[in-house]
Amino acid sequence: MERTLIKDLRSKIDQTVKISGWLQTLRDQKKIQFLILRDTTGLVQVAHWKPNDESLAEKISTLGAESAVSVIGKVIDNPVVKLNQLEIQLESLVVENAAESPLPFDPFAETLPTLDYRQDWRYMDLRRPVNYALFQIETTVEMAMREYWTKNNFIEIHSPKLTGSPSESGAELFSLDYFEQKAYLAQSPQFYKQMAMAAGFERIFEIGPVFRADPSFTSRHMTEFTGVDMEISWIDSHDDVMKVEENWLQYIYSRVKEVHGEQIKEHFGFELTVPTVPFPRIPMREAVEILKSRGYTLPADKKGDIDPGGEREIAAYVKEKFNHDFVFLTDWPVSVRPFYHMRLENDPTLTRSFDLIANGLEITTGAQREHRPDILAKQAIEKGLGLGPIQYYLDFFRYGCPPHGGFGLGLSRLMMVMLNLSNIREAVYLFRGPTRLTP
RNA sequence: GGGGGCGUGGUGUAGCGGCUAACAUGCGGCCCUGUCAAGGCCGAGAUCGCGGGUUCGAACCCCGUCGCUCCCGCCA
Repeated sequence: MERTLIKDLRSKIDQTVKISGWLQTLRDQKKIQFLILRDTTGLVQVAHWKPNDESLAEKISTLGAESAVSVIGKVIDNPVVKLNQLEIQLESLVVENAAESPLPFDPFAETLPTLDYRQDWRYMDLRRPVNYALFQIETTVEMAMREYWTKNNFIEIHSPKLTGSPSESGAELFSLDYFEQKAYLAQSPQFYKQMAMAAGFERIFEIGPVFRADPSFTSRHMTEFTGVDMEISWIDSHDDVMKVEENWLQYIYSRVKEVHGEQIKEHFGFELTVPTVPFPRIPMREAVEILKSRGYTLPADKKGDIDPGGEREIAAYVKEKFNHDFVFLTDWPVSVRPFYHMRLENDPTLTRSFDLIANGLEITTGAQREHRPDILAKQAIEKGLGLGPIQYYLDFFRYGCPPHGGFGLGLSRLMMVMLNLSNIREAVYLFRGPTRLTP
């Protein structure tokens, strides 16, 4: 018999159906058993009058919570039942996979175990409907990203994650044995997406894994995460990149609200706001002044940079002044940006760069890139880099590379911000950190 | 790498110098013709992360250690 989803039962009153799912609760009384079954679409009560089939009743009595079962029975409209006034009268039951008892933890208990323990048993944790909803939403987010890009003539690339030389600083790279030599896991597709500009692809994106060997112990860092990268050609400044990003994000938010607005209210408890464009833009110099005027003291060694507390303070300012959740911080000092960021013409101490802060969290870094090879090489040397290992990269700009720029965004950080989660471990399928390699 | 916090039955917590360690939930058993966050009764389950010290006495105070967590640094 074909399986019926629980959400579709209302249309099958008085018919015999098969449903498959997990036994969420068993209320075993003297004469009657009530089984609450869950599939990804909802919950339903199954009733079994024990004298009808004593051996079946016995089998059900031994079932542990969260067992995977299939049930055949008649759908009854029953106003007495609180759960959707619907009930299935049990005819037969197949135990597809019995759950051992006790469970490592009950995903439906009022209080949940600590995040670390839930990660040990992540597949149980993921059975919580809020998590199913989260990954449905993430699927829509990625679909909306691609919809926007393909409508706007972007090409999708997949750059290698095994690389032969450190691309930027080198300190944050994982290294591994690669036959007779050393290889590294890519810490960003930066150079390869710029190569696509030299290849004449004009507009590209990539969604793929990124590795960072930073021993970071925070609620927003991972050693492996999904990077969302984009790069476009023939731009005049970093403002062109910001324009694309804000329109793209607005599109993503509006699609998510369209498809999941109700779900977000139900599971996350708030109404999703689609951001207006343009997003506020604040040059870093001005941002530092704003912080000063609000009495926020930056650490002394910051020289034009802003610490996470400062970013949250700026976000609060933007929320008050513009009622906006997003803000571009622009024109960062050369000292805190990589060598390939293009500098401002009228002030060579600043770069054509930006960060996007969303609800106080940094989710993006972007810039116009320096595409003139002589200046690029000079800037690399200034930053203390040896030209040897990056010669292949410098070569990209020798034979007609258009002016270009782009940004990188952390997918899980976006999910964190969008769904108001306090820890990135809640926003990712499986977390990888300095002390977490399993499951 | 630096700093703060926490570590008590399976899970979540209370206890913070005199405990035979409490509560909730879960688990096992019995009872209950219809429950629905089911209910009632009974029961099992913790040498209070580990090591050392102070004390007549330590889950509780001190030191060390390990683990987790958050913040800073770094970033997405």
